[in-house]
Amino acid sequence: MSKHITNRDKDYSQWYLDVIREAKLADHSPVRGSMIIRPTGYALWENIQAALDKMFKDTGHENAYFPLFIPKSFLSREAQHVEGFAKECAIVTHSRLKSVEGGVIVDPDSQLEEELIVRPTSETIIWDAYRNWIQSYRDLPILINQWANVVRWEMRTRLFLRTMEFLWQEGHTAHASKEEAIEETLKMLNVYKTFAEEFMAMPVITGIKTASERFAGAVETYCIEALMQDGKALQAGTSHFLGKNFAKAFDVKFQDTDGEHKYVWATSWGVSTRLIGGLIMTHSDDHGLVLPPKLAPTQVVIVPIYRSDEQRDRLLEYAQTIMDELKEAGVSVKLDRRENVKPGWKFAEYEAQGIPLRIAVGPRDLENNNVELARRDTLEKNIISREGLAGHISALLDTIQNDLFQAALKRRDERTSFADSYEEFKNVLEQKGGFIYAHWDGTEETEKKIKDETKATIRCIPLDGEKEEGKCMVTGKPSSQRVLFAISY
RNA sequence: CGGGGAGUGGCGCAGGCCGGUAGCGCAUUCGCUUUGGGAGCGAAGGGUCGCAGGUUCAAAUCCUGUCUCCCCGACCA
Repeated sequence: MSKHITNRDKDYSQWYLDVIREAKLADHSPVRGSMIIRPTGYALWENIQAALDKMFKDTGHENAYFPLFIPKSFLSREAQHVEGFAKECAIVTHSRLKSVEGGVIVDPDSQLEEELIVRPTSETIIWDAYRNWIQSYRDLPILINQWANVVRWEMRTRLFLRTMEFLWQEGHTAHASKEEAIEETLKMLNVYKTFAEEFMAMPVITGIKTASERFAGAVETYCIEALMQDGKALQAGTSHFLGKNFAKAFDVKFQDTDGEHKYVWATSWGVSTRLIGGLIMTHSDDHGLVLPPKLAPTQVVIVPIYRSDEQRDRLLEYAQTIMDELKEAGVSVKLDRRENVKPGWKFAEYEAQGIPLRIAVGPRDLENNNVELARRDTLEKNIISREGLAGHISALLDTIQNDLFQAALKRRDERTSFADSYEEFKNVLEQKGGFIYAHWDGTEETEKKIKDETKATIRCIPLDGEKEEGKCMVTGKPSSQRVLFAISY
């Protein structure tokens, strides 16, 4: 339908890129795999940050900031951790450049004694600091979050979904007991689930990762998994129970009430700008981006339509009163006064940008004390009265938020299947994609075999999954619960 | 990193085999007419043809290298 956006059915990857371009969310940068987040995209991130930050603070967390650079030696302290991240680290080896004829070179005399790692995640530098902060059980818990950028040298990148540098938050907490740390891990997992569903209108499954998908250095990794419109899964957030691994690696102990010196229990949890990728792929259509009202940088746009200067003045005045009233009601609203583009052009543009509601006001509306109200999600247009407009719109924004979630939930459920044999599993995967619940014998061998043969991975062992005795679809060995499979991003 | 495709005004593309004044559509600027779903006419501005070498009297075009993007693999919170 849109002139500039490829249809999803034709080329999903191209559609995704087209939506980002037309909505002006991000650009590719000159450096491979990194992106420029444009004002609209960044405003979206700021709204995500604001909502999450409040939830973190409401659950007792504080923000802090730890450095970008990590001594190389730190990364090797925790054996699993280094293995997981060693292959994707950016390393600083020199401190200056030198001018030569025709340009600059790395000055060989400036080589660092110990190379620095650009953080791929901050467990190591944070736990090194925690050693100095923790002596007694009275120093615990420590509940800290940081908003930061991290770098992972990925082989293949996609805007928002996987970039070399990305923005995220990472929570790092320290506890006196295992139970408390596990409780924290699950608490934050639920914060993520609530955020995904209530703000992003993106339904998610919560679960536990299998050993092969676990975070490097974690004892247990919990996750939220969402399903995109093309039938692929997206890991939208993770929360890790780190056990005593990092406390041991960085020698962080506390004296407990019984006088004993004990290692500290840890958690870490994070979500990133990948959420924006998930947001795009959950709701958008062939006209462009669709945003849930709770996260949309602009919730309502007003487009005046007129012929003469005299009409323009009256309509702008009319539009201004509407804008004032909406602002008063706490709605974020923009009035488009541009005269160089026609209304139709504006309509198409705001659809591409995903603004939830559009108000058009023309001479007819002015005369009848009406407005034309168009919903982005359904593309429905209605003429409604100017009276009580703000109340109507506030309620409608809530409706849209809810409808988007219900529509996404319906799409996900329609693409969720149960498979009882490997044959059936492969058929469903090929013909329908999506989430597939199936029995698995719990071994890494079987998991790998399925991945090698079908590209599908176990997204998680669902937390609220019903206990159901069954047989592994591949080996026939006993299984106590179905696990969630999908091909993922 | 392996296989495939691509890079030419802001965007989308043609030209390339067969080397010889860099073109088209949209966008931009100005003027007039327009404005309820991506306006019309007229005029104007804007490009080291991704980058770096090489061949040649002459390179967007031929050769080599390199960077970036897309797709499929491998890899990956």
